[in-house]
Amino acid sequence: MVPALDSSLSTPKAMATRQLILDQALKFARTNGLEALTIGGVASITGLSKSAVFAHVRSKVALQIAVIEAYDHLVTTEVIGSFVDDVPIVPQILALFERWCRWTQAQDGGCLYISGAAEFDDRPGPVRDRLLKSVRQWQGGFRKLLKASVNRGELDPDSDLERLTGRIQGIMLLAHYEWRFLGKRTALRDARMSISELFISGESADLTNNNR
Amino acid sequence: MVPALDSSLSTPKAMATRQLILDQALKFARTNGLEALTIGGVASITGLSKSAVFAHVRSKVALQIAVIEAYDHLVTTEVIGSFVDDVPIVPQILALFERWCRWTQAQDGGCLYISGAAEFDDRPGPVRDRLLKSVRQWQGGFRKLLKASVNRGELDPDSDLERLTGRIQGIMLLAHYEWRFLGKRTALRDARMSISELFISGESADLTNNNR
DNA sequence: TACAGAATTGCACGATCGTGCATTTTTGTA
DNA sequence: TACAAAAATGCACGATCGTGCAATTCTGTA
Repeated sequence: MVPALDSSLSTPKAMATRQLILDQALKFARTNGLEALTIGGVASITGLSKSAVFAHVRSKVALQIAVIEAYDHLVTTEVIGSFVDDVPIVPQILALFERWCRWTQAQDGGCLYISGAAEFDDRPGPVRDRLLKSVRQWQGGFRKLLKASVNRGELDPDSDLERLTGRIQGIMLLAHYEWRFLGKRTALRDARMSISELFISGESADLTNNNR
Repeated sequence: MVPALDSSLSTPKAMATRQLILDQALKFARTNGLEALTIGGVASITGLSKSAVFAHVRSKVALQIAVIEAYDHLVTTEVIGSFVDDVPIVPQILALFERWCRWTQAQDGGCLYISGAAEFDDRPGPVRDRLLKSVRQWQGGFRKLLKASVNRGELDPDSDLERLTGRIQGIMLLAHYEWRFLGKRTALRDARMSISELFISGESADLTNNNR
């Protein structure tokens, strides 16, 4: 039997160190940006040597990509969570958004999908590609959820899901911008209100295919 | 008479060189970010020596701030333009947004107010301060415009201008994100539609203080 | 044309970047 | 307890960063 190509997940110790590195690197990237992420910097916050960090991540680009993947995992477990079938979907979407708000407010840095986009929108390469994939996945999940709630009759079947997804994204972008950069304290509260209005008040009824 | 404290605007030649530097630096920052801006980098794209660039800008932070100010000026002349008193304001706002869309689409880089926010939201210092000031100015101008159009009876006097401003910002953030990062070709078109619906269709009537 | 002052350059500095490699320390097992 | 494998380190490299300073080139005027 040939040895695994990826020798990095060989022993438990190596996995633990790698996890430590990725945890700290993600934390750093969430507050300082993916571009500011540095092998030497990660070394100093983890207490390891630069060489040790490098040995575990193999290159800077690989580190950035691994951090994005770690962030994906975090988003999945902390924000997306699990959806149960026998409960209406719209309240679950609202709960998901509520988790996003709480998570965003919990001051451990911003959203890599947003800050990363600004950093890499003009910087082609594997990091941008990976980031794009993650964002597309996140958006796709949202669209699927909305579609399911239409199929169950919770949402107007004429709803323009593309536009509705955009509205939600816009609300999140605005909240992130106002909260993290402008320091507006009501930003998350405002976002919550916008989202719930989107689903509860009649406004979402306006987002149909008919009146285009 | 004492000599000007800012000796950099002494001679026409110096001013021309400084302008060249700022032009190129702004162009660079708009595509690569304010953080990636480098004195050596500006030197190589302008053809000057590193020392010459440094002599003109005096420090990296001063260069970043000067670039933000150059961007402010560009936004003022290219996007905001001038408002005439005897024409309804709402169409002028729509025209402003149209200019913003065209300008954003014209591929010479992104919006510093957006990308800079992502870069500096966790990075205190004079650059962040300057960026904040510029963004607040930009937003304040928008709010003033909306208030004026309420005063003239063009908009429902019960409109929640704070929320309306937020809606506009959200549409711009979404358009910027989708256009620059996701490469969605319909992003600007969608934004135009959202904005015009905001003012023309009945949706803006929902954004009043009453139904909160 | 000579000369003063401004504009520009060359060079050097300490730091830090990503990366490679030889060496040492730690660890699991026979 | 000895030893092989794995993990971590130290050191070096070329580049580039921001910044200072002395030297040079340019430019306008007397």
